[in-house]
Amino acid sequence: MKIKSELSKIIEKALNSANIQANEIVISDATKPEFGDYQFNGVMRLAKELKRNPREIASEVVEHIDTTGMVSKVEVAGPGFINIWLNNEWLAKVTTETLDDKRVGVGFVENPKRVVVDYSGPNMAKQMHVGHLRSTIIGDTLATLFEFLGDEVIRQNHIGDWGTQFGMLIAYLEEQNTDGNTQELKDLEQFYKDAKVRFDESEEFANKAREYVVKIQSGDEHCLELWQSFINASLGHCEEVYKKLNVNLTRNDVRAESFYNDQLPKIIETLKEKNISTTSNGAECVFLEGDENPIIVQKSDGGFLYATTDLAALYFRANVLKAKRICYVVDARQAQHFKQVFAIAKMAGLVDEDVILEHIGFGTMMDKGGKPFKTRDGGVIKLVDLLDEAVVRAKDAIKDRDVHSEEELNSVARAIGIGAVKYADLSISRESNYIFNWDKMLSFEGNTSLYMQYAYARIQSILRKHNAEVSGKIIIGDEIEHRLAVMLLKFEDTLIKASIEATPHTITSYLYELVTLFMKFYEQNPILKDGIENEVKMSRLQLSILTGAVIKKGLEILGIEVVEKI
RNA sequence: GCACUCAUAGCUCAGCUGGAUAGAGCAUCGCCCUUCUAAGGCGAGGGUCUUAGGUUCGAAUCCUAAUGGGUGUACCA
Repeated sequence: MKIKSELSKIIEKALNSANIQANEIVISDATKPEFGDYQFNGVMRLAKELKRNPREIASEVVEHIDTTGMVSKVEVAGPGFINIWLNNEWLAKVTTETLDDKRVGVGFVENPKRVVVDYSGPNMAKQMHVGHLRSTIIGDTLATLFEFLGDEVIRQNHIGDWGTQFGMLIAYLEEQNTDGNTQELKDLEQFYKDAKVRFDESEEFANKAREYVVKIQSGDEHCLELWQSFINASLGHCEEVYKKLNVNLTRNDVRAESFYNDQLPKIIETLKEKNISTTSNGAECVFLEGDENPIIVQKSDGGFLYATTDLAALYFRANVLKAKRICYVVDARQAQHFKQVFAIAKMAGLVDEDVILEHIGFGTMMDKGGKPFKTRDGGVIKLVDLLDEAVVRAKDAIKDRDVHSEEELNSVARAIGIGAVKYADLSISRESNYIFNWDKMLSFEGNTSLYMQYAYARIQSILRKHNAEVSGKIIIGDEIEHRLAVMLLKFEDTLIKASIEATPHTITSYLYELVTLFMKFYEQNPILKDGIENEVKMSRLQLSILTGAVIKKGLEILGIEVVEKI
């Protein structure tokens, strides 16, 4: 339910009836329960424009507010706040209707768009490490969210599969193969190191590696075949991680760097034609106003750079994929790069003016000492290892709990362990740096995925115990049920906000609030105990069912599984 | 040097398109299990929202400056 926009309409109507002009009506959440459910604070501003007393205007508006439906009560408070209470019968009616809705009351966006979400982007030469975690899960959440709200989402996994290092890697791969050693690439990191050793010790090998770089780029079949088999193997590793992570990326979503290779000269041509780029020190450069240094799009030796590839990718996404919103879920350290590339793309007409280009930046992964993870030191934690350890720890934590068969234990441990890792990351506002901490990540206390999963499991437990049909209407019987119902209906507004701002943590905050409220409700209002009237029992069961459904849907958008029993 | 970004409780973080007494979790100290899963609930203590100015009826939120972190800055991605 789009509560805020519904309330805006009601306020707008009241303002019209009171003959007051207002251009934008912003409804806020009430800051405290005693101030109602929502509030409208715009009167003070209007009063200033009209040079009138704000409380006077507020009273006039309040008189004209329709309190026969959604709203039960309004009052003027403080200097001119208008506090709004939602009607219990209305809440009961709408929540009851929502019970039958698979989308738990969430509608679709008014103007669906085609959206490209670029995320994950692993380097094929290396194993995925914890640094790839954020892009992968933030991007995946956003893609799922946009899709749920009705946008047409095209996922793009811009993998790094092109560059000089691949000459060395495929030369080494070939050497391994010809030795009759056809074992799989089990450990990419090790493979890279071994190849590097060969490169350094053998002049002959090094030359072959360099030769292979040229050969791949000029389309030599044999080399391309080797290269392709290497990429396939490497991609296989990534897919293993995606599977563990419960992330929705497939081979169809891969659009590698190499894909844009043959389009790069055309990009340079366009920039030259439009006089956007100039030659400086032998390199093709774009000088943007306000930047002291140019963006180099072609090296003096003729080679292309990542800005060039990104321009080609932007062109492709805007004109071939025809996206209207393009989101790059990439480390915040690349903010300047994207700002520049976006500016050039629009200047050169590679992307139409009306296409929204967004860099969804996120903070750096820091170690406990507050230093960024280094890519080349031995201490980098592989993502696979991290995820496996999370599951092991989760399993250890729940092994004495309730009765679980071995099979159940494994699947529950997986949901909890992986969920904990993802939730810990997603619940932090993405722009802040993120301190990687095993203990915190795997802690099962406080604002964690386990708290949500636990609440869900409790609800399922009640339903198992009830073990009969649940029917009947939701009745709002007290304050806590009122607040719970309002919170349940707030889900859509929350998702819309998360979608516009591209902030997954908006969803986790909401879920946390919802679950906290449910826990209070659960403590205060017994459901299955003796002496509870059937009508009340049914209503409370229905409220629990709806809460469970919202938790499940919310976690599903975050890519986190629920469990029936913990 | 220049640019960007951040600074909120002992710790980890919300809140920031200006609104009422700045909120959570962890940690600390109490209370609640013969009662639907106590991995829960209730309560207490803990704050010059880095500092100094400014804008205004009103500033953690907007502007300016300072201080202290982080990041980026011509042929890596």
